[in-house]
Amino acid sequence: MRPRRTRVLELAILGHLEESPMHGYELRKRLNSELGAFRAFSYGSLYPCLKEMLRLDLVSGSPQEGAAGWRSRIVYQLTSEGRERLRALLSESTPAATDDECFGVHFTLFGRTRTEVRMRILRGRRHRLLERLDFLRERVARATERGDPYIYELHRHRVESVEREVDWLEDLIKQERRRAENAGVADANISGSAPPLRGDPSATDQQM
Amino acid sequence: MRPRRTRVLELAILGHLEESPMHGYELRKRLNSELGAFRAFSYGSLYPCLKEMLRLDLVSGSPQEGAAGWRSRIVYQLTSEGRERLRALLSESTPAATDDECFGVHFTLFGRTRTEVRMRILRGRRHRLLERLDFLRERVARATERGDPYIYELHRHRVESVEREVDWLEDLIKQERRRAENAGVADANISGSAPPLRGDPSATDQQM
DNA sequence: GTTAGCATGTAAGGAGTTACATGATTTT
DNA sequence: AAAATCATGTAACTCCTTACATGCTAAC
Repeated sequence: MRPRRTRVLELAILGHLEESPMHGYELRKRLNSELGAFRAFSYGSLYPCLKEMLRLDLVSGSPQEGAAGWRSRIVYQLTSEGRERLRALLSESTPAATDDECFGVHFTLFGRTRTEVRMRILRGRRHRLLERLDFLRERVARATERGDPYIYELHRHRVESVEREVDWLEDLIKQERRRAENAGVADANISGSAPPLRGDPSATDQQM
Repeated sequence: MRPRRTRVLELAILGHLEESPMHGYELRKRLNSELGAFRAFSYGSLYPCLKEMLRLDLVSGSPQEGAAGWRSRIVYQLTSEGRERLRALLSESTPAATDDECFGVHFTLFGRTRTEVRMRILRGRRHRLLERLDFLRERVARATERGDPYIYELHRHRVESVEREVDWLEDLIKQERRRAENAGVADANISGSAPPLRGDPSATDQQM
């Protein structure tokens, strides 16, 4: 049997199990409600992945016989190795974390991440989008030459859409920076309660 | 050997070969410059797909010995079956055509599509996005309850981004409608030159 | 003369989905 | 009593990518 384990899914599972132990079915519901719209994980990927993570001692699974004669639903829990792995994945500066998919999962876990990690990921994402913009702008230029109005229109819309995501990221980066300044260096704990976002809509036009 | 053929890639290939015969390498460059940023097809998927399409007589491939001692590059060309297949794929009302990926490919071919087909695809895409909006808005609501500001922020941004795509689509639909009215029923030919888009930026706020 | 680009392909692998099998439990 | 939902799992399949093998030609 081929080892079924992937970066995204593994990260998502570790992140959610850190919050509280859960069985697979529950886990899937949570994942799909938070990740939303893109990538709805199916049992066919979730269960094999959990199994593999069991094998690697990243999680421990205890069959719960509690509720009268269930098909012993298995409640998964992070092991200390799992916790370590989660930390490692979150702090990793792999460019993969700025993928469309992976970025979303990372973002979902921002509530339990240190400011500097959030910062790195936000910047990394912005960088990737700026690269994509370069690419797309060239496409727009080429479409203008070719004279196909639909292809032009498509790329123009994509450029706009990526530009907006960049703006969004820059706002977030600004907020992170302000927060880091206000808090000093002391509060770099991973489990600190997530501070409010979008708190001050007036002061958004100062420079980065 | 497993048959290597997919909807998206097949459609893209047929669409581009209709414009003019090409060899694989060239084809790939074109695909990647027009589809852009998302989905950059690799040779590993392109060549096997072409091979399969050869087997099905959707395309015919003639090795070109012309340019002094080339590794006989194969120029692919649509057969009549291929042309038929392209028509069928373009007119198909499968909901798959409104996928993120597939929609892009269809849009790329709008220059060679009839108005009614464009209309159907645009509407279908809009419908799919509205469904996604419902889903995402529920997520935003739930994130508000839960009180995780990052998850809230993520979904809020996604909602905004989908809303904007809907706006874009509605603009396009309006334009298509105007064009259809101006042209009457007579010009429903597939190879008509693509008319200009975004012609009248003033009249955008009339109702659908 | 070596790098870069043109050109065609194959094998293996990665990351997931769909469809199925199975059964218990709660709701209607 | 039927239907929905909870719950776990497997096998097969999809669709694409990476890495490799091969060799030619043009540019620097």
